[in-house]
Amino acid sequence: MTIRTRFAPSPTGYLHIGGARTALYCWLEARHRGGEFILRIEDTDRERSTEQAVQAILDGMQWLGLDADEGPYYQTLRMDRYRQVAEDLLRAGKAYYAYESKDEIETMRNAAMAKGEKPRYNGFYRERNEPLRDDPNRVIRFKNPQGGSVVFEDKVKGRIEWSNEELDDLVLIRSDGFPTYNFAVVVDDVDMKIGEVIRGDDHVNNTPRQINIYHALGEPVPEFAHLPMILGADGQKLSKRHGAVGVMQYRDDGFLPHALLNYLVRLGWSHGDQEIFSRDEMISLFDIADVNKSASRFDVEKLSWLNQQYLKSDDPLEIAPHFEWQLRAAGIDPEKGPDPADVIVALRDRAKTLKEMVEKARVWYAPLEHYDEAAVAKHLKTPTARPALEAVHAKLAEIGDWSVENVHGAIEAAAASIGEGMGKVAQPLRVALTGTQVSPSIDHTTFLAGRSEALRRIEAALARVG
RNA sequence: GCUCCCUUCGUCUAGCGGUCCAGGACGUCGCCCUCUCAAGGCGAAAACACGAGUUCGAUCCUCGUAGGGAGCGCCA
Repeated sequence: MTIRTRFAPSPTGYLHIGGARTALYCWLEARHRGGEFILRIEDTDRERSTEQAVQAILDGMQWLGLDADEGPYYQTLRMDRYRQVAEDLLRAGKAYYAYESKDEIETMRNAAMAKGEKPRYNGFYRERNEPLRDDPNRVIRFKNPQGGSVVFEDKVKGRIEWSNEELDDLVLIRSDGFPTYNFAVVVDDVDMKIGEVIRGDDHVNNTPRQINIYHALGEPVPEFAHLPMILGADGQKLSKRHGAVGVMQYRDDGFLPHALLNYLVRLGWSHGDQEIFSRDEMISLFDIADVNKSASRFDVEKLSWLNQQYLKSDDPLEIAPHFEWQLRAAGIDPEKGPDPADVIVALRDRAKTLKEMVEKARVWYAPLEHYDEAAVAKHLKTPTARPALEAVHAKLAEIGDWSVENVHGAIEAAAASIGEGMGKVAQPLRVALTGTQVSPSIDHTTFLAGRSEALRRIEAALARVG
């Protein structure tokens, strides 16, 4: 039987970093083992679930390329099924109706707490066999085993043992007829034949009670793998205050989806000393059993480094669409300047994100209006500036085929013609073309400006030469 | 309060009893390269939370302590 994993987010917000990694691991595990990956939306909380959040999650998954083989399934569409299973349990004597109000439960808990005990439901209606009655407080509770313990072998945490003494009779169906989370997951995972449950480790505590439900249902218990948390750079729980937490925010900030994936896969998992993983390598090398047990912090610096690695190694033609998208987002028309692929080649050693790249690319997409004073003073108000610029102007004008190589040759020739080194020509030229002292190599900088614009800017600079 | 989980350089991690006076990567610092800035190359500083055991020998096994986290809902 092929293994089936699932990612089951509740649509109460966008797909955040932690969720994205969980989804990635579920997806990788399925792909690695030749199984299936299922997407399920856990939307039983009608208060907090929204349509937009569902869409945000779907968008995030798509951007990351985590394609599901089935789904999305929606829990709200399966209400009848949950009720049916709960009734089966009732008939089998494995569940019962209880009628306490929320207030009563609350006082029960507080009382236990006061005695230094764990706050739990006392099982008042468990063995009463009272005739069924209508009551707004009526819920269905699970008859949790009273002795012994639940033991399971977590694929990342190892063996975990839980005494049934710690567990109370949890609510299966709420008074409003909706299933509770712990019940719905089990029913879903059983129905969807999930063989391996991979989720955040905030769920370890729920696992023993879920296992008891599997037993009551007479269904095989799946394997479990609980992933450690991802914390913010400050070691605190990830929150909105940490800035970009929605996965799509990383796209907006100029990261490549594959860079994020690569960063995420290494956060809590590793394969020797390897840092860079292609999609296929991830799939073939990933093993859920190699996942770490402890929480890790999210480090944008390393993400940025990885992003640049991909910016440098990917085919510029593949990056181009992402870059153009970013240009437009910044209000720049890609048509009004050099070929994006050429710009990428010139800038990828100098930018960690596409967003940075766009900022640095601005000079070639808009007329040059501003000159940096210090740059002008240092490189234009010099005795060699005029001869240097005049020489370059002449050589550039003579070029037949406007290419980076020919531009490079022209600049070298210009330097030679006035008996100076590259520096004496490159810097004034750089200021003339960009208004600043910093830009990519001078041949690329010139090439990207285009011949007519380059000549025009040199002429403008000549007017400022001291 | 109770239960469960976690603990190697600042960060991500390798390590599965001797190969470790602990390896790699990001970041930091220095040098080289150089038309600027980068990128790249080379190098440096930087960690086994603490305390008991077990063992001929512990980063690795056991138990405590400390610190951190999660859960204890008719939320997921």
